[in-house]
Amino acid sequence: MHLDMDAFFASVEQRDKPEYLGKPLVVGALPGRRGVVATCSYEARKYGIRSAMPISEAYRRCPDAIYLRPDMDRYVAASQEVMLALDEISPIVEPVSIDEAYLDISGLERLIGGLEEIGRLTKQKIREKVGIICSIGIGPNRLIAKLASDYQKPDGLVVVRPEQVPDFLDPMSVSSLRGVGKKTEKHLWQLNIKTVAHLKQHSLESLQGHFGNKSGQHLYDQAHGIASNRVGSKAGRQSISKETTFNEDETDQQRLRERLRLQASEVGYIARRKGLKGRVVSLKIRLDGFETHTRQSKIGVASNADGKIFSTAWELYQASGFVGRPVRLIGVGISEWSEGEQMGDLFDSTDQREREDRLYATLDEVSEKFGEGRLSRGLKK
DNA sequence: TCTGGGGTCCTTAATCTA
DNA sequence: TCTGTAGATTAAGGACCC
Repeated sequence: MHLDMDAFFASVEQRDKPEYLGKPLVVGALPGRRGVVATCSYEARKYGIRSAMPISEAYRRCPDAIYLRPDMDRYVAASQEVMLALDEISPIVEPVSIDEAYLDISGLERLIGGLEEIGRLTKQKIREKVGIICSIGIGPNRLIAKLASDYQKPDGLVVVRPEQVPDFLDPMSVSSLRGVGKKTEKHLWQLNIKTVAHLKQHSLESLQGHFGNKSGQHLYDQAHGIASNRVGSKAGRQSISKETTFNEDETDQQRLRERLRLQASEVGYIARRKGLKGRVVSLKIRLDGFETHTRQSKIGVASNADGKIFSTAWELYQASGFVGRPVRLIGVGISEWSEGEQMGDLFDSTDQREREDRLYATLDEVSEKFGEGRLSRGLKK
């Protein structure tokens, strides 16, 4: 079973502020600044507003909508409530993102009833315990369940039995498949492949020739309804990063340096809290015209120290060949954990981390009151 | 016309190494 | 010692997802 919350961030906002109910609501950047729509209520979708749309265009389409910045703390709390409710349905729950999860419900039919009944019960539980609606898909594997949950949104419940898979899949547009975005869709259309039925007519070798070994195999498998049916916990995260888009392109070296230093300390802080040390530091830079580059460097000893992350990132920038050009976005990340650190999430706060948490809470307050510039000056002292 | 932030995974090319 | 090559590692970019 795949479960997907409908317009999740917007639903949480509408649940918590009943005056927002029934109104177009957009969560994301605020109009007048650079940014995009994270998600929006179904009322806002009537105006053609969609996720990932520039906020300027959303505003043009509906200036009267309610525009809100995301409040991730509240969404994370709601997400945890959802996952707890799911634990009562099946012992095997795999959260895949803040608003999505897979459940292994094999064998539950005898306990609860038919597949539709399991779906109905799950939706009811989430509506009662969390107060928001979701869409559910049930199928013989992850691919079919995921496509089924998407099939009838919002508040949908779609069950696809094994013998129904070809009829369900064949008429679907290729763009509904996993891993098919704008570029791949265009490439497929040029080959006259618009639906899964078309895709099925092509051999594995031909698809691999056009799209590479992995993607070709993936396309071929999906066209034939082949996918994993395993539900379980996923590997931990592979990288930690922070990036910022400036509201106006930045040319001041001092301000770039300060921003990078702040980001490095945020990355370092998260890494220390998770008990992770990375061997690779990456710099991301986006220049005027949306020209994006990355630079990375392997450091001698794995680290999560703010200073090491910052100095490596700054060296990468200095050596990048982009110094002097206006910067739209800058960011820094670490990856490639040192051996035995992947399980870092298991360690909880030691005394030292608690002290760091309190220190950071204080620093957050200071920066809230006095602004980041004065915070960085204070840190230097 | 305008394009956030946080991620994952794949491909390709250059370089190193056995 | 020289040469060619296969395979591993590193770096950069790109497509995609939520």
